[in-house]
Amino acid sequence: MKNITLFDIAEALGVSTGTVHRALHDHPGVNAMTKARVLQMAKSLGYRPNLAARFLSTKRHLKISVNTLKGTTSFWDEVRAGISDEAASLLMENVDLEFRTYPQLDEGEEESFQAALQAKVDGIIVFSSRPEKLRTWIRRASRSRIPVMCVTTDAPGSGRLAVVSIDTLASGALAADLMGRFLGGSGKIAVTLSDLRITEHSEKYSGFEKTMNALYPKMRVLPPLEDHDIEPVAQEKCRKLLDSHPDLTGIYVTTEASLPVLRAVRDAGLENQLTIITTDLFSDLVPQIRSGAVAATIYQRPRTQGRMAFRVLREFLTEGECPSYQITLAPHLVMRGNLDFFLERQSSENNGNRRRGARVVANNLPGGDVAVARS
Amino acid sequence: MKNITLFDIAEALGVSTGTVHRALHDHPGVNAMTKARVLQMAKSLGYRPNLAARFLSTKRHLKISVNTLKGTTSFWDEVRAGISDEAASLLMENVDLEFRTYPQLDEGEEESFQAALQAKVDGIIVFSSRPEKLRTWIRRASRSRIPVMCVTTDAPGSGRLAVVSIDTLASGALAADLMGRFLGGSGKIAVTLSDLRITEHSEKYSGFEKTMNALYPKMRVLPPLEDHDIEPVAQEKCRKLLDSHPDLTGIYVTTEASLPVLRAVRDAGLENQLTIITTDLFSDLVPQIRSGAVAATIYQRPRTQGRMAFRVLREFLTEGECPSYQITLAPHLVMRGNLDFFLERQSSENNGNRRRGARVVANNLPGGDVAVARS
DNA sequence: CGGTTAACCGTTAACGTTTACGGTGGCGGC
DNA sequence: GCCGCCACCGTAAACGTTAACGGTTAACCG
Repeated sequence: MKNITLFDIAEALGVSTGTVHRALHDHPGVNAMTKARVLQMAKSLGYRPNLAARFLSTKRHLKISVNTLKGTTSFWDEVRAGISDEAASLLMENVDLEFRTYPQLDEGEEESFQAALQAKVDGIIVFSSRPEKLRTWIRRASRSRIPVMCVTTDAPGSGRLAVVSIDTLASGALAADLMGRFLGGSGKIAVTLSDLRITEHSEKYSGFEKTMNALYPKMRVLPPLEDHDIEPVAQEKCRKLLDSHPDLTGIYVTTEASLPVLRAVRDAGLENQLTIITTDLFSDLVPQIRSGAVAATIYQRPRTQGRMAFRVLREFLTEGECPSYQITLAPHLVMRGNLDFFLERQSSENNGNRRRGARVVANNLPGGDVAVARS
Repeated sequence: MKNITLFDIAEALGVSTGTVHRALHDHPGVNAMTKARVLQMAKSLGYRPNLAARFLSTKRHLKISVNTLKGTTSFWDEVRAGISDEAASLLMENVDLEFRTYPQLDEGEEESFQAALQAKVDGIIVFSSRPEKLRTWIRRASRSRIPVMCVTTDAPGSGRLAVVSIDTLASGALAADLMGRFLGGSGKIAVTLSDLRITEHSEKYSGFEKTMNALYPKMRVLPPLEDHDIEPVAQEKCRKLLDSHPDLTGIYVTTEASLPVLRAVRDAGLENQLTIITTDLFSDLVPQIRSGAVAATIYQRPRTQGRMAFRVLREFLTEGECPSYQITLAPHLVMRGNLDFFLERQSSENNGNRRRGARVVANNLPGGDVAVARS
């Protein structure tokens, strides 16, 4: 019927609410015997804390650092927007978001992480482009009991709290199945990625290859092309690929570096012969999809990734539990047919009212550009 | 710096918190002049109510009725699970969920709605298979200021609060684009649906047809087949279709009634000649996808639909605002390649711990089977 | 002019949890 | 016997909002 309170437990045992509270929270100054009785009674009465009272009593201020790439494309802007959204939709907690961005992969990543640690944040959401470099930093953070949440790419073996990413195996598999259907079950396919050492990329490739072999045995998947996130490298490698494989029928671009590939294809005059599946959705890709040069693109839902990352981190910080250490999302498929709906959705979400008036303050702090948002 | 409270406003104006409260909430008994000053001051100070204090003070008990089809397939089970999930993840509100289910389309729908009204619920989440019948009921509810939330299908012109559904135009368009690519841009396609009068179905058809005409002008889309949700009708109509159109190359099933279609196709021995795109994902469909009989299925994310429906309804009930009156979701595409990932996701979510120990009580009340869940 | 009423506003006690502070005893040491 | 100390526990004041209740005016009526 009514909810059990601390007072109910206290009354049932003839002690005070203070003692019950200390017992339930492992605070010192309570007899082991008493504590056991409290815990027992709490369980048997089915006590569940009233979070409203808790939040009212302890008006805590969470400070969370968000370390991501500067918005070269819209991807990281979307991730940050998702984080802001979720923070703003929080009913009662006061969270301060500190956005630290670094301009390039491999540039300022460690510095901004260090800056976050120095700022004594309560948690960090980070994109680690080079997990092996950030690993020691993440480890250091978790030793200081600062949870670190990875987005988009994992940092395995670093002690991070959890990772939010797209289901990469499913992405690769979906791309493979689509490619197989599009091409009628035969052909030669190339896959480009940034670096095989990045788990997500190698998983996309292996998902693609395995699915292709299993479902379309007549098709052939070439070894992956590594572009190391350098545009000229991507374009040049792709040019050579097209030269040496004139019978190529499809390309799967697992990263957002699809433009150099498309340029190389156009330079070779193969726009209409190749079936290309890309990744992500950004403005320069839109005309390519509309023209049919890109058959489909796999949308990695950056906004949802951001939302999820923040949600899980907050949940951990306020309740001490983490639902899962690897949260994977199903990707969306964007083609000419439904492209407009995604564009519309993006723009409407961007124009959507920042609810509950999250105030935003811009700042400069050591360790890259920082913007602070209070919600 | 610190957050503005009622007291701050009161102090700044030399009035009491009670007056400020009454002014901010349009309660009677406050001078128009005073009220204006309070509102002005609240705005200029940037007052935002402390929801923790509000929830603590008014320990309201929301009672929400969820009126859906009995779980013939997993779809409605998933919708309900999504609602339960979202209710359980609520931080501080107490909500009672009353699940009313009716066995068949068009059977017990009105009765269970009536029962919900009699139970004096605070809100209703409903699937209206026949909007024209429920319309008067929904209208009656909203006159009593009981918000009604539609899931999956809309009840236009009924005064319902909002609707959560898949973006049907995008679904149809995606199906069309896929079909066009799968078939190399030529062929004759049939579309089955339940009833053209249902907005969602006619939208899927028109999205499909428009996209097909725009992107694949050489393809032809036949007029839609209405099966009225009756399996034998669907199978028979499909049989006749296959008879009269031996050159058919693809079928798009916009509803979950894909099994009769598949049976008709199998009976006609056309399993390997036809490209079939279906809707939803349920256990009997799995082998069909795995065998390749179904090229792809458009997953309507019932769990997310449930989550969204509950979330919006709760937000309206506690804050009086509704973000949008039509919430549409992007569908997921499931093919052989990524099928396993969706199945795994479903089962892992079902085994997921119901958090915060939502207690569940089963009951029987007039108006269909009822299960009550407290969270 | 006493009394009634309505309009307006202040006061105060909840709501359940947290936390600082004060108060027991009981023990040992000077 | 006084003092301090320790382990343990009770007390009460926050936190910000809500809502019931009382109190103050001024107008109005008989």
